[in-house]
Amino acid sequence: MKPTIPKGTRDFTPIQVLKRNYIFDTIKKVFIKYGYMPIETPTMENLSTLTGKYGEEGDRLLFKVLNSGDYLKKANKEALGDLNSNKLTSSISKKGMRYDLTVPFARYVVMHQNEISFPFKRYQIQPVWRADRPQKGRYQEFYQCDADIVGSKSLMSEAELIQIYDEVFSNLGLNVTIKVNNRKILEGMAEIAGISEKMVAMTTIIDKLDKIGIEKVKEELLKCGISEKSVQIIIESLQIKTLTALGEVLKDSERGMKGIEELNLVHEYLDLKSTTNKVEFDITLARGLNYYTGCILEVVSNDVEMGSIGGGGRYDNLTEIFGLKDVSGVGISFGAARIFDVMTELDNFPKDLEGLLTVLLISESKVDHLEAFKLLNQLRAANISCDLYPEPAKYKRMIKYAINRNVPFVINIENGEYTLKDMVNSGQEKLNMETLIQKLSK
RNA sequence: GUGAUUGUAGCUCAGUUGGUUAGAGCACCGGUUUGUGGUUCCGGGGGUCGCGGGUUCGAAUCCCGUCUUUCACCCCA
Repeated sequence: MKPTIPKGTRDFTPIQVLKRNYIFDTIKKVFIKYGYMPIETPTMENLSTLTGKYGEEGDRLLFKVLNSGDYLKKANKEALGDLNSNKLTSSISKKGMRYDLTVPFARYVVMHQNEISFPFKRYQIQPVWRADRPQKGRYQEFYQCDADIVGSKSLMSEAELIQIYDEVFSNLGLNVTIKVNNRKILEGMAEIAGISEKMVAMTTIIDKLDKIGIEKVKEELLKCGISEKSVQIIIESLQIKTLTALGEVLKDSERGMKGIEELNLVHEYLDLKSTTNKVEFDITLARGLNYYTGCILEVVSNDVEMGSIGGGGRYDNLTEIFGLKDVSGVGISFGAARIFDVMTELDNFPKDLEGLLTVLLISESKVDHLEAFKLLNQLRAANISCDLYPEPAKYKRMIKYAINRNVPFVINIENGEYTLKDMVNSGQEKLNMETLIQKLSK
C-alpha cells in the first residue's frame, strides 16, 4: 500500500517545525508582553455553532464529522431517499471542524462570561480546517494566530494591535506596511453614492482593486447593478489618499465622518510612540469578512510579492448570535504559512534555531563507545544538546550522519581521548572534558 | 462549486507512430579508493507506470471514469 495524505494537508519536517515554532514563539512573546492570555478551544465544535456564521460559501467549506455508531439508523430517511445531502447532513452529523478561531472564541466568551473579567484579552494559536480547493498558499489545514480584545470600545485597542503588528514583524526582521481603514468610511461612501443597500457587494469588489485594477473594478460595480453615477462617485473616492480630503467628500454622511473620527483617534494614540513599520491609510482596503464594523487592518510585505500576511478589525456584534449583546471586540490574525514563505524567501530565519542538536559523539570501537556514553551523560548534565551514534561504526558513515543532521560539532572518542571537530569551520583539536563543556555551553 | 493541469523507483525526471525483460541522476545498502569531512570506482536492492474499466494480437503510451498535484475563478488565510 502506498502511503498518501489527504489533499490540502502537509507533513512538516523537523526543520520546518523548528522554523514555524520560531515564528509562533516570536508572536507569542509579543502577545504576552501586551497582556494577552492563551486559550484553546476544541478541534470540533457543534455544527450548530459553526453553521450560518460564515455565509453560504463558508457553510459549504465546513468539514463535518460523521456521527459515530450506526449513524444511518437515525438518518433522515426522506432526505436519504431524495439524495438531498443538505437535508441529510443534519441528521447524520452533529459536529464540525473548527473553521476559524474567531467564532469559537465568541462562543467561548459567551459560555464563560461569568468567569471572565472584561475587557478580556486572549491569544490563540491553533490549526483550522476548510474544505476548500487547495491552491497557492491555500490549504485545507492551516494555523491561525489570533489576538483579540473583547468588552471594550476604546480605540486604544486598535492602536495597540497595530503596535503588536509592528513589533512582531520587526522582531522577525520583516519590512511591512500596515494598512488601515474603517468600515464606517466605506459605509459612508456607499451612502454618499446612494447605494447603502449594496455596501457589502461594493466592499468585496473594491477589495480586489490592487489585484484586478481600476477598470475591472468599475466593470464589476456596474455589473452588480450600481448606476453609472454612483460608480463614478465610488471610483473618485478611491483616489483619495488623506483623511482630511476624505472629510470633504463624506461631510454629508454621519456614518462616514464617524469613521474618519475613529481613525484620527487611533492615529493620535500612535503618534505617541513611533512605529518601525509604515502605517498607512488605504481607502481601498475592505477585507472580505462581513462581521467587521469599525477599523480594519491588513499587513503586506514590502519585500516579497505575496497576499496579506495579517489582517483584522473591529466587530461589534459577534457574540450577539450566541445571546450576549453589547460586547464589542477587535482582533488581529497572523497568516503563519505566508509569513513562513516570506521568511524563507528572504532567508530570514536564525541559523541556530532552538531545538537543533549541538554536538554528535562518535566512536569506532566498543571500549570507546562506553567512554563516549559516559561523556554523553556529562554533557547532558551540563545542559548541552548532544547525541551519541548508538553503536560503534565506520567513521565515514558516522560523519555522513553528522552532516545530514546538520550538527555544528562532532566529538570523536578514540583511545579515551576526545577530539572536537568543528563541522562549520573545519578545524579539530584534542580537549579534556572541562574545556569541552566550557566550549560547547553557550 | 466552475475551468485548466499533473501522476513512471524514496526524490527529481527520461521513455520514439502502441511492440522484447520500463531507464538515468540523486538517495539507500555492500565493497573499493582517498594519510581517516560530502572524493573515486565497482556492485546491489527497490517500480501492479495513481486506481478502476475499455479499445487492441499487444497499453506507461489511445479512450472513459475516479482519485491526486498544481494553477486560475469563486471565496479566503
